[in-house]
Amino acid sequence: MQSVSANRSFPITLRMIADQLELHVSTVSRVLHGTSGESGRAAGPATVERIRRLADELGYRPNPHATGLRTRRSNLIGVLVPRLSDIVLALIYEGIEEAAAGHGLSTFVTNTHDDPGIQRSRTEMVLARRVDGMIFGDAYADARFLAEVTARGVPFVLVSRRAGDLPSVTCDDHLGGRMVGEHLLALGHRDVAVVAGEPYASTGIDRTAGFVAAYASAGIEIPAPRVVASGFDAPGGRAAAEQLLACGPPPSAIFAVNDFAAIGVLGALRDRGLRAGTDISVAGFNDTPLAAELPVPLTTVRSPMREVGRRGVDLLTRLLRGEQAESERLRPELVVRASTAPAPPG
Amino acid sequence: MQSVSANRSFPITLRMIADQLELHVSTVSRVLHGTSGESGRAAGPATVERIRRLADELGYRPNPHATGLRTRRSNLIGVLVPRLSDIVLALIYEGIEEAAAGHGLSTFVTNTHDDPGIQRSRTEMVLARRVDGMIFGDAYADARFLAEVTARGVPFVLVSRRAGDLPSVTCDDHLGGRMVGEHLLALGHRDVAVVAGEPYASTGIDRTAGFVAAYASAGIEIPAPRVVASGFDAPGGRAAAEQLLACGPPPSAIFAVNDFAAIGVLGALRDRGLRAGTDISVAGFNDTPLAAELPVPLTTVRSPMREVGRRGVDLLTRLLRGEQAESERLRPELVVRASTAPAPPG
DNA sequence: GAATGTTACCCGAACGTTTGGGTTGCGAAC
DNA sequence: GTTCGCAACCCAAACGTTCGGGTAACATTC
Repeated sequence: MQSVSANRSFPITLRMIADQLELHVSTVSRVLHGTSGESGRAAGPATVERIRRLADELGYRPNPHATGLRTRRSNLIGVLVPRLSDIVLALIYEGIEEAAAGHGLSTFVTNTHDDPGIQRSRTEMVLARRVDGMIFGDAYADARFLAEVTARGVPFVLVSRRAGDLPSVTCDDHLGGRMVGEHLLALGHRDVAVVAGEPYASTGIDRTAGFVAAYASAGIEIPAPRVVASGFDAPGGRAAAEQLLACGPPPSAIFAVNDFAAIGVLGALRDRGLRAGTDISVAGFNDTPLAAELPVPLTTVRSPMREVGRRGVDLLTRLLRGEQAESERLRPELVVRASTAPAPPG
Repeated sequence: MQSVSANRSFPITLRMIADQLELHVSTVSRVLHGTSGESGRAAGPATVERIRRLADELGYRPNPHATGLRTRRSNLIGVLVPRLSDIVLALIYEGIEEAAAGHGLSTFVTNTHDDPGIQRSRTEMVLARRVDGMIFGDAYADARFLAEVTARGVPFVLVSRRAGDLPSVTCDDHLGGRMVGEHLLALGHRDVAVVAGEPYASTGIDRTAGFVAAYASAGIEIPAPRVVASGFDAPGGRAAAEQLLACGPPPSAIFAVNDFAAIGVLGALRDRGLRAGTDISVAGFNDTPLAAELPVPLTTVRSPMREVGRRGVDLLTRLLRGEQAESERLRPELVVRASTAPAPPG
């Protein structure tokens, strides 16, 4: 293994190695990059050893442009996310990067800010780089754009959000929502509300649906005005909570489909002098690192974010090998903290 | 402009265009990629138009492998950060991406978790991809590793953290620290403490130094035990605060060199029944989106994170053009909120 | 009307790999 | 003493661009 400190800047090529050993570049190529069977047939054991040693000594690194040109594969995958400054996506990306490195792939990530125009243009740009496949973390539930990408024959998978029956790896959001519903039901909350997130993201949709389904199984229908769309960030959650608290009697519990929105809800409650947990229960989703650190630690659903990223890559590599790819829903886990408490009597 | 929906998957080459128009590929190349002067000399106006139209119609995209092989430039830059799940770095990266796109560059980002081993191996990997230059967001203050990279002749700049006199774009951390110091001095705090961050990061070092300098100018020396190293995350800040509060009379104010550590400090205070702002003042650094949303909104220093990223790219492009590159320190801004209040009398 | 310029192109060799197909030389089998 | 098989290599054509150098045809200058 050659260290970074190799003090020349021009790159070593196969030809240099071949010339120095008086061999043909093809022989060197086969030894260095061929399958073990191939390298055995390409040269005698002594030669193999000489080649390996010199390559190592010189710090040979194959030129990816040449390889890519010849093989039409780049070992690159493109990743689109709404924004890396959302820790959920950042953690998923960590998983992606980790798994990709394990497969010898490099990743290429860009923020699309959930803007369809940017989504398009960045996809175009990523594809122009001749990536082998893509991972979308910013899928719109209506899979219109993604259908176009499919038509184009680009292998891809979705992470975090799902859409239609495109291959995806997500948290089982419906289950997660149900878990929160059942938890709040068990605490005696009958009048509850949902801060539901963006209407185009399956995460919010599914979590809300699961929550509503839990209440439905208990014979309680959550009235439509109790479910309000919101941004996925703190200001979004705050605005939604303010809307919920603006008129009529407040719900006894609020489920925000993500931790940041939940923090916004917490802020709105504080502004009205309401104590989270004590006066109104609040639950979030994702178990962001901050959830436990909040002044009133947040009840939330732990979703396996890094794992989603890792499995997304695994799924994509299967797709790239031409294998059949099944979507996965990973199991979340309810984490009960102080922000949810038994409903006040009556 | 060709849309994503072009329903063929094989890529268009210069040769296809050339054959179809009965021209030579070099002519097409010059028209499509040459400078405007060059394309004028390469073909007549009518031909130029024909080429442009067909390229557009077919959705021609130059093969970056071929271009890279020929020109030895990839229009790629590698970015190393400690972790994108740290919103500070994520925002800097947003700036990097934005500016890079503006320069026609693509970026390649990886997490190194502040681990020198990973730093090395990822640098190796990024360099193997033949990037044109690198941006390090994870510089160690002792620039040992970076000196090796310099020796290797790779153009690079630092962002967020500086080291030695390597070209860098940072927030003026020393000034930011001084601002906090002056603010707390003005509020009458004489016995203060610093949660100083990791000892290898210039951010923590400079912010601490600026703060200490402010007190020194007022004739107050901050005793060594009042300055404790810490992780840059909430648990790190919490641990440091617990250490500070463990023995002897507590300080009347604590400056944490970053918002996450400050949140940890807040948690530690709460656990001891102390109210931030009222009992002990707390200040952070960076003005993370959450700072304003906290139950006790956090006094902090706003640092221009996206701008740091953008300018980092600008600096790198200057370096790539062979121009002289001057480091930049961007001016931060103090944001006073409820977590700092006048010192109790006595 | 020969020299010179200009316009509008074409030619071909690189760049560093990969890979399907050789070609030796030699020991073994017939 | 051919023939065969095999080990250990070599050969050369691609992959899609770029770019330093042509060149033919025509116009301009003296």
